[in-house]
Amino acid sequence: MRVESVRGMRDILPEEAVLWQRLEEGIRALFALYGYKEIRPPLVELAELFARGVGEATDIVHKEMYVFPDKKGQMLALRPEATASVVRAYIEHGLYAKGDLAKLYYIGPMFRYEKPQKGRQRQFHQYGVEALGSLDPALDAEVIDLAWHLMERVGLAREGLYLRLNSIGCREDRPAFREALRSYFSARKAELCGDCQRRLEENPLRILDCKEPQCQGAIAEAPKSLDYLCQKCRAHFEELLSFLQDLGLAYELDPRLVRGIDYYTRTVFELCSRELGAQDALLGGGRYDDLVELLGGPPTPGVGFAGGMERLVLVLSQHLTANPDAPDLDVYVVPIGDEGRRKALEVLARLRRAGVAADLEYVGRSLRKAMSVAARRARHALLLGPDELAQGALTLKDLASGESQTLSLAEFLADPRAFLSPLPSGEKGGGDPFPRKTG
RNA sequence: GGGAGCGUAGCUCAGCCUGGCAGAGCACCGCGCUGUGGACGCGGGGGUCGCGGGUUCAAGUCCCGUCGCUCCUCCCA
Repeated sequence: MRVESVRGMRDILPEEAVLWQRLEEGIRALFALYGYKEIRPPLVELAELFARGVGEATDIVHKEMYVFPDKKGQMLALRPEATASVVRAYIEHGLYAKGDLAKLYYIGPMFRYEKPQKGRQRQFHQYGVEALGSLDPALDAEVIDLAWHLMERVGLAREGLYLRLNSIGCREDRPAFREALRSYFSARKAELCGDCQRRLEENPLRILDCKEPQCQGAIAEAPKSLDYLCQKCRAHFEELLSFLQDLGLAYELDPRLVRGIDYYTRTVFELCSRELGAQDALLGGGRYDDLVELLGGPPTPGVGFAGGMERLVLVLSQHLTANPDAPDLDVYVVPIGDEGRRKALEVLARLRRAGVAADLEYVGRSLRKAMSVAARRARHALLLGPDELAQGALTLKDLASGESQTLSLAEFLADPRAFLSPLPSGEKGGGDPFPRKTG
């Protein structure tokens, strides 16, 4: 029986991988522009890290996490998200001891056992930033600005995006708000769906983003977290709003936005696309001022976001008019006969060491066919046959102009680039959202 | 977790309703054109019809199950 890929795990084939490479390059460049440095935590952690950090009662941990024992019986987990890992590393390596703000970013695979659908795989990829060590609302604003900036760089128009924003307060405010929700929803318990009746005990905040139609009436009139903020949290949030105004970033206050991870405090936000269907959130994040302490570090505030690569690729590919057939080689070597075939590999090796992208007709097609492949893949065809080799020469054909010339093999190999026509500008994958540096 | 649709050549799909030789276009290979590319013409190779079972003289087609994909719901990135 044929072995196939596991459900929810998919291959990114070369054609699509080009898009991923460009996205990753662009994301790294932009994060660097804001002073973030890459961190690469492992994909496997103790399961306990996520149970404590993300929250035992969250769907992510108790329903969707890949958990397994290693040979010593330790419970391990494939990371379902990266913030907990980044914070663990921050504590473990004493990054706080440097007495500075730590600005870290990551890009990599995450794992959640969910029902796969478009834009949602079981192995998926997230990029994200974490800024640890400051309570300044300007930092919240910077993180949100970075999120917007990234989407614009990727080529998404501002009009197609919207920012949902809320503040859910600090741990001092939370008990009062939670109590208010509990007593409010208890009175209307009969209206709630089964899940929400359970959430009433476990975590009444989660009722707020329930999508069940029957719950909507009760949710609409529910207490709002903004009304339960302490003085400091209110001031923090108001300052954030004014910073966003200064930056010209529009937001929609959404009292129902609470997000599905327990570590959030104060600011929570999502940046969404109007071009996506059910999975419209491109990235989400917020503040987590208690997480470092919760995981055994010194009290340290933090703020960050995470975004899904798959969804970005999805939106981005709708905006691209890529030409996958554009030649990617400088030279395609076409040997003729046995002599040519024997000389070809050596010529290839010399070309590549001179920085010329080159490949060889390995399949043994007819000359006519090989020339046709050459025209598709390269800008030059290099013919090596008995006629050429007899006089220590080669035939170089410019496939755009159709002109060919006979050159001395030794002269050509001494500086092959001098004989090759330069790359035409704007050659590949039109509409590149992340223009490469030239030179 | 719940609901719906779809799995046929490398790719896009027709054929299924109404059971009777497994097809088209693109791609690939050869020839026309013996050492020179995109066009054109002619020819060719390719398929456990997702998988398993059932009904039938006969199943790609009908029935049941199963796996996968897509969409909605849910969850979220």
